[in-house]
Amino acid sequence: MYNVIHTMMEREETRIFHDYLKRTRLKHTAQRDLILDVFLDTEDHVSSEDLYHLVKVKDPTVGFTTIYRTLKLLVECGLARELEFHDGRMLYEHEYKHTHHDHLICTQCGRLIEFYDEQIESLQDDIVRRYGFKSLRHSHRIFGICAECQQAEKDAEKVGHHAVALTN
Amino acid sequence: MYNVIHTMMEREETRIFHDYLKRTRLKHTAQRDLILDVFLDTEDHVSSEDLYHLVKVKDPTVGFTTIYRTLKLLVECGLARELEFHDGRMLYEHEYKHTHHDHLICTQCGRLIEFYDEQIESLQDDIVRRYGFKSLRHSHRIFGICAECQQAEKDAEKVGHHAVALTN
DNA sequence: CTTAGTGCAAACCGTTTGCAAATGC
DNA sequence: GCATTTGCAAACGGTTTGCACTAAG
Repeated sequence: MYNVIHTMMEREETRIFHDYLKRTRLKHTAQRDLILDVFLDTEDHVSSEDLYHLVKVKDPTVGFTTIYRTLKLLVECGLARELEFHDGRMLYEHEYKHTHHDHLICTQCGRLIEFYDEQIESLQDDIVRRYGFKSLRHSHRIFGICAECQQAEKDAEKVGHHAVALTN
Repeated sequence: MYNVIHTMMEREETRIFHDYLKRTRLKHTAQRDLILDVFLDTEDHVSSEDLYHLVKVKDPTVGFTTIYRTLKLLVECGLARELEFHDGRMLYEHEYKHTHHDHLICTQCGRLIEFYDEQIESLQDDIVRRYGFKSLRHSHRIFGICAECQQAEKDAEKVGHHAVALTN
């Protein structure tokens, strides 16, 4: 019931999507609207599978395939950004009105930390210019261990030492 | 025949690999030696499949699996670096005595251009420090169209215009 | 009523794994 | 001889595709 109400108070993103569909002569369907809506309700990063499960809750008849195909449309119309995760999966994040950023990726817990550095961005522009390259997008990922996992590691070590002390 | 001679004049990398095998109590096999040797003879970037075919020429009995498993060992002992390509495949490049660098990737022809920027590297260090992150590796890729493909595009456009002019 | 979208199942593709036989040490 | 490695075939996992059916415009 409140699904209907929810879609009534049209978000700016919905309008962008509908315009895009019209412009490219694609059809406006209930599934596409639902998927966009569920995507907009997420925070941070979702995988296609995450989104599939979230959509399933609201309409269990929607298939995998439609999720993938719709996510692609969202990327094309600038509402979503694709991000290659650490294990090869794709993650999706909001793109509209979100400033560009890159990621620190914890290889232990999968946590994503966003960073942005003006200087790096402009140095990138220099590099691209130097090679006569036409830059379309970039992916700057730093892999490592986040502060929390480092702490957890240290804690585990302590416990380990205790255990050794006790068993000796 | 000259395979034997070739392996006789042992490269520094071969020694590193053998040391690594000994250290980790892994076995020294003809396949592993051959794969390393073929890998060292490549330039730039090879996919596992590229390497598989190159190895096949010298010994057609070697299987896929051994290539994959050996490449992993080469990464572990610091002789090879894994690079996520544009389409999800992995590429391998020489790591030993090769300075670190990142890549411009042409999404049209797949060309890889290496770049290195000291300032970006040190800005990265700053960022990592700011978040208490322990950096293990990074992947900085700029996707776009290389100078050659841009030129080719322009040339194609010209031809296109001619064609239109002629058919009109 | 024409064209595009949907859901399903099957295909895909690079990579990984289980296993029996072969090999290093 | 014991453990590791090999090559094969089959499994995997995320994504894509072919197709008959349904729905949008």
